[in-house]
Amino acid sequence: MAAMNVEPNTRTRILTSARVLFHGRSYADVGIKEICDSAKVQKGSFYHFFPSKRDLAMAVIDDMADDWAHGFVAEAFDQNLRPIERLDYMVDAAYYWQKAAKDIEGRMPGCLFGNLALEISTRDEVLRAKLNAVFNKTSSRFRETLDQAVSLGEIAPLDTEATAQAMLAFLEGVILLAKTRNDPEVIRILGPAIKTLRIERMN
Amino acid sequence: MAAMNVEPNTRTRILTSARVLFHGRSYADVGIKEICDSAKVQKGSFYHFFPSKRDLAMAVIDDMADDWAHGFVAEAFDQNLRPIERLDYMVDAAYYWQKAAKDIEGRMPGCLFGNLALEISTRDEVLRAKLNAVFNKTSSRFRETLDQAVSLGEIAPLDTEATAQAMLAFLEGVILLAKTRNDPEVIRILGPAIKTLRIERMN
DNA sequence: TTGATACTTGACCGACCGGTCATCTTTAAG
DNA sequence: CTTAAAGATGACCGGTCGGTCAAGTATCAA
Repeated sequence: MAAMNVEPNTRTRILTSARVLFHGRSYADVGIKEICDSAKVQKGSFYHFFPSKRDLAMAVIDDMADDWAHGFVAEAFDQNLRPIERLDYMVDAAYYWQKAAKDIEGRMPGCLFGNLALEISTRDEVLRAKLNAVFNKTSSRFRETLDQAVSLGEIAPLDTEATAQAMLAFLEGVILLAKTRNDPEVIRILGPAIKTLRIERMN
Repeated sequence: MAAMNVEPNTRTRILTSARVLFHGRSYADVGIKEICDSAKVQKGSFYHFFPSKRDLAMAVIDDMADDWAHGFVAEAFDQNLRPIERLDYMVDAAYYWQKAAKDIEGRMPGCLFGNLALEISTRDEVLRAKLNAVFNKTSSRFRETLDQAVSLGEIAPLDTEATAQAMLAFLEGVILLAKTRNDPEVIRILGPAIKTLRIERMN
């Protein structure tokens, strides 16, 4: 209670504002001026913490990747859940998150990483690689889950690595489609099909 | 032969240039100046044909949607192919297209519709709806295919509408992932899993 | 030949973009 | 109390953005 309502430091405020704005619109569409206004920071102060907009983008990705990894990805891949249940949990989490965002903002923001990937990965190798690393990390959680499911005999053996990637791709695709429809329900309806995805091992 | 090398008219040149540039980078990142230079057109001439950049975007979407529908979507969903084969054909077509683009440009452009959807669908309702319509049309081709597959007894009955949407989502997701990795092979490896997607009918 | 219309030209506009900088205030170590 | 560094301020910069416009030229029907 004592530490409530403490204004976060300047750097954090910039980071948070940028994240929200980038997520809600796009990288190119949000200017530094707008980020500064939103974060109640002066422009010169912004450049005291970030050398450029591009560096800000990198920091935003790192920041979000952290929250993501320690947030609902960690929850969804809870080791206490049965492997298959974790997949459902992941879809549910995505659904509720997007639904909450839409209820507040009126529009489905989609996945920040997916958004940025399609927008800037053709223009900036470094950012592309960073986004790619986030995806790799996420798909490795899917892979662990599948490995365990196979070990426990819950599913027939398969190419867990490829299937994990396919599942991540499916999740991103579903979110993309839902965003285009501006309807989170798409995630709830299509999402569960993630469990049917299979890529066989080839020997 | 007689009509070879005919310079297309101004409007078409603008449209083509814009399409290529938007596809290769992004909507926001490509300026009208650059489009005009690429199309060998003066700026004032541009605004003779298109009231605004936004209207150009609409025209580009329509234009591409046409080519798309009459191009490889029409081919892939060739009625002479067995339904299941059409799914493979679609994946193959996506793979070869992206691979060709990467070999030429060095980078995977991904799907223009998916790119635009994530970039601008939160900002422009009309464009969002247009993109959504393209997706709907495409998923209905998937649906026809699934309906036929069920009729022919090639696959067990399922919710063809939902599964069709899931397949489109998967395709978009796979292309997104491949673009982020900048590696078309992702499409070839993960793509075939599209055939394993299933959403059961609920009665 | 005339006149209207389609199209082209390139200079021009204000607004905004990412980024800089000299100057000031705050903080904290010694 | 001194001093140096960290942080905050806001005016300022060149460049580019989407878009405008007055003045042309090409086309074609009557």
